[in-house]
Amino acid sequence: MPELPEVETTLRGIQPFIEKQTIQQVIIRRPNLRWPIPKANLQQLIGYRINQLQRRGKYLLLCTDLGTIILHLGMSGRLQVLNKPVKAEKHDHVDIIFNNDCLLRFTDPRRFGALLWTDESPQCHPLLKKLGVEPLTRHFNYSYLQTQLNNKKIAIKAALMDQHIVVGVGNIYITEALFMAGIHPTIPAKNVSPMQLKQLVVAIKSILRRAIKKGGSSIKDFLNSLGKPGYFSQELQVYGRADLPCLRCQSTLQLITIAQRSTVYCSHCQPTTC
DNA sequence: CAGAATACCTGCGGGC
DNA sequence: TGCCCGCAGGTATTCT
Repeated sequence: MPELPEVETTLRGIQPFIEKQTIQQVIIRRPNLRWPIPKANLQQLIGYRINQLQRRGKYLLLCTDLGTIILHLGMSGRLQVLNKPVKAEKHDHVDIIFNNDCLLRFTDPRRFGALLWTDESPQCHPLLKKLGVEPLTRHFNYSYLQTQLNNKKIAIKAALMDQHIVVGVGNIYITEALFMAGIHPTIPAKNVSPMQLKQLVVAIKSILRRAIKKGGSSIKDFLNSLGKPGYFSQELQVYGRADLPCLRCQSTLQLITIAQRSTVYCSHCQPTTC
């Protein structure tokens, strides 16, 4: 489900209710997500407070004096804050209950998500250590991308979805960004021209910022922490529009598969040549 | 080493 | 109505 805008929306939604709040109880109903939930570490957190919430790529970090909870929403994960007495449904795997009677609930039908623990600096955790740059910082720029891609033969779309190069960009937003930049998604990364690469950087930043402003995209079932959908899906130009006319040139949008992910593009607006 | 395929799960919509 | 198929916002691991 979530790419950077959805994770950022989630963070902003839960932050006011749980930051600085003290943990009263942790309920783990289903510990087998992508990796087992470290139950013992979480139980030790009772009486400790969440000092700070952070995002790194698609990961959310809940920082305490004992260590850090590392959360990933996978494909179908969702976090919401509820008021305390509330019954749990089938896929409500974890509740963290706070002294202010707020309850942070982690729901994830497909269980591709993860809830992990580290008592060291989270940036040193194996999953975070090798992550690429944040797309909304100055570190994500043309020269960085050029260096990363200059001998990559894989499709530009696959390269930009590689979290070791740039974080937070998933199938929806890379599809949109490539359309905006006029780049055919199958072009080998090393063959994308400097001008196109510059346009792609601009497109990615612009689309992610706009999506965050709209609260992310609700394609099927994404709801933010308040249970409301994101409205950026209404502004998607190509994702989910296979076989429909291109909104720019009216050509029929094409559907292909790249790296096992469905990919929509306009063969007129996104030519294979520069 | 790079890149491609596979694996992990549940739910939903469409076709029959 | 119900069954089967394909597809879904991700990514670590295993393969070639």
